[in-house]
Amino acid sequence: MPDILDDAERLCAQNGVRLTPLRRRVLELVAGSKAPVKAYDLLSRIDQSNANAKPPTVYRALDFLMEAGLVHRVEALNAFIACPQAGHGHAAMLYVCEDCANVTEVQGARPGQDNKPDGFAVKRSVIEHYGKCIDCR
Amino acid sequence: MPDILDDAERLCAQNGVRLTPLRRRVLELVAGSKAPVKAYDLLSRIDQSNANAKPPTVYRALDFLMEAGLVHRVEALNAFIACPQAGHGHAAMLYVCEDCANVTEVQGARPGQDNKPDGFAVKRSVIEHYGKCIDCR
DNA sequence: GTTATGGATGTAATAACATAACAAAATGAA
DNA sequence: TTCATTTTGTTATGTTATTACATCCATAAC
Ligand SMILES: [Zn+2]
Ligand SMILES: [Zn+2]
Ligand SMILES: [Zn+2]
Ligand SMILES: [Zn+2]
Repeated sequence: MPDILDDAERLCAQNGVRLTPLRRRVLELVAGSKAPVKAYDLLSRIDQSNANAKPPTVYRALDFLMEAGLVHRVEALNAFIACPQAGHGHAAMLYVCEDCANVTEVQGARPGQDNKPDGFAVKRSVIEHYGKCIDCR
Repeated sequence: MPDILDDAERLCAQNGVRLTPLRRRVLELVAGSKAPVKAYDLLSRIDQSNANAKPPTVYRALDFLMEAGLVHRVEALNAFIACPQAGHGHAAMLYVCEDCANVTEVQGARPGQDNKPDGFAVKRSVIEHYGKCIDCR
């Protein structure tokens, strides 16, 4: 995972935000997991290096990392993944294997585009767009 | 909401599953809400008619209703909506207004299709496909 | 009508996920 | 140094969801 962490350092420096040791450690744990990681799993793993970690510790770090575009939340799993193309602006599309828990992230929430990974068989999709309706603009 | 409940009765009869008074009541509450409803809100409202209601009461009813295609879960809100086209097979696409909480459900998870409601401004999208990857087939 | 059967509901407890509120410490600028 | 801001620590609690087991109820066979 050196790439992801190095990219993260660069990206945070560019954007004038601070990738503190704690945040870096959480990113390291998320990036080091093949499957999406749960917040409380992070909490128990971070404990090895930081005995004081409590739920807010990890949720705050995750909030920062998501804000920075380094981590995504997998809504239907209450779990988190490291973004492989940190800093991309647009929405990500995730293909989650229910057997091996592997996640493939592709770009292109744009209509008319569907970069489905080779051979992936979709069983169920979660598609939710959030914003403002015409009446509330 | 007579339409939704009548349709539900019909659909359940067709499929040989039982829309019991409890399940019907939960569907009624979900369908009667303009905004997505939380499970524990249902729990407190159902209480008027069923003083014994506990969390499993409502979660079981919701599981049944989702299985029957009558209700959808809004993943990013931990909430539920009644399906306006009960029994449709394919995935639904939801447009959720963050101001008024109104939800528009459109069909067409098919690639190349995007039936965005008129004037809706998307701020953030959740797109998650679940299934089997090529290695697990 | 009685009796098995399976499905539905009741009930208690707890697990899993997430945030509020305030205190202390660390950082960086004036 | 002093000050303001951000980050982290800490305690408590709020919110969402499930497990496990008991009871009830509808249906159909006998
Ligand atoms: Zn990404
Ligand atoms: Zn797989
Ligand atoms: Zn629907
Ligand atoms: Zn609106």
